[in-house]
Amino acid sequence: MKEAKQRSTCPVSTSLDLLGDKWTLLIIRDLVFGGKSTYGEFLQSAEKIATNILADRLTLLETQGMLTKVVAPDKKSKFIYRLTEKGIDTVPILVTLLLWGVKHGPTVIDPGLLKEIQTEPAAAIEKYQRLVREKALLPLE
Amino acid sequence: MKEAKQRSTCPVSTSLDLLGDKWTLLIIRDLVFGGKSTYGEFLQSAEKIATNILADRLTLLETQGMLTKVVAPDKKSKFIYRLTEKGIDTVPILVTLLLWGVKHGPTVIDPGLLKEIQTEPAAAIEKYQRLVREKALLPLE
DNA sequence: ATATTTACTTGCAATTTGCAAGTCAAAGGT
DNA sequence: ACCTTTGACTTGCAAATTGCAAGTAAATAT
Repeated sequence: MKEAKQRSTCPVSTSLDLLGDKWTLLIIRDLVFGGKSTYGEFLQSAEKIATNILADRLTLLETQGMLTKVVAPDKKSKFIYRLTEKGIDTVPILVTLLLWGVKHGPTVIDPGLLKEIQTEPAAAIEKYQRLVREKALLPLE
Repeated sequence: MKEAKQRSTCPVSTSLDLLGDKWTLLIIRDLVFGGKSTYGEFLQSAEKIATNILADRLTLLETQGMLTKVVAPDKKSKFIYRLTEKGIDTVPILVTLLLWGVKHGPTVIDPGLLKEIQTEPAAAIEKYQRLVREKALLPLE
């Protein structure tokens, strides 16, 4: 599993030490914008993450305090993953990546969401952070 | 070299297709905040990128239109790398990564720069984008 | 002429990724 | 009770990527 070493004291570098790969931020995207919260749901995303990579990243994110794992109230064999405040703090990163992707790549995105994020990025960030925070407090799905 | 495929049409995903690794954004950081612009200067950064990885990422960034390569006016054996507008558009990503790193990791950063970025992120982003843009128009160093 | 600088390449070993298949406990169906 | 399905992982291995260390080659410098 690994992935612990800090390459330097630069804050950009330390962020990339944890978030700088092709999958980690996609899992967080699914949690924030995809309404997903279980292993099986993450597997279904369009990018088709491999099962071993997903398991690796989930335990990594958990050990790094980005998310918590809890058994589903309706099913003891199911787990629900929720972002911690540390994880919720990555929403601005997701949003800036989204805006750059929209501008420079061939992408498809819900027009309503795009307009919301483009016109008032700061407000949109706060809104989705609030939504995911509230969801974490619900009586569990 | 590789690195071309688009995994999905999600803008977050397409951004990560190009920027989602441990080194690419560090090179851009050096260009924006480090005042660096040559192969040798990138090699000197604290994270100690390997020479083959650096060469790979530079050609990748060049083919993707993120930066341009031009011979130095004073030395024909030296090249100067400059960000394109597409590359300059990644500054908001760098800044959000920086702010997350400052908040959640043990990092060291110039207090003046930090205060500037923390109090008025949008203004700071515009300022550094302008600075790197102006530098690209200078009579070359 | 010789040495040094600058920008890479090349040759592996080690690590990481990506499939495909297998395991295992808990639910659900009959 | 027994069999099937669901959900969450593990395991085995080939392929791709990364990380050293060393080597190449064209310009400059001495």
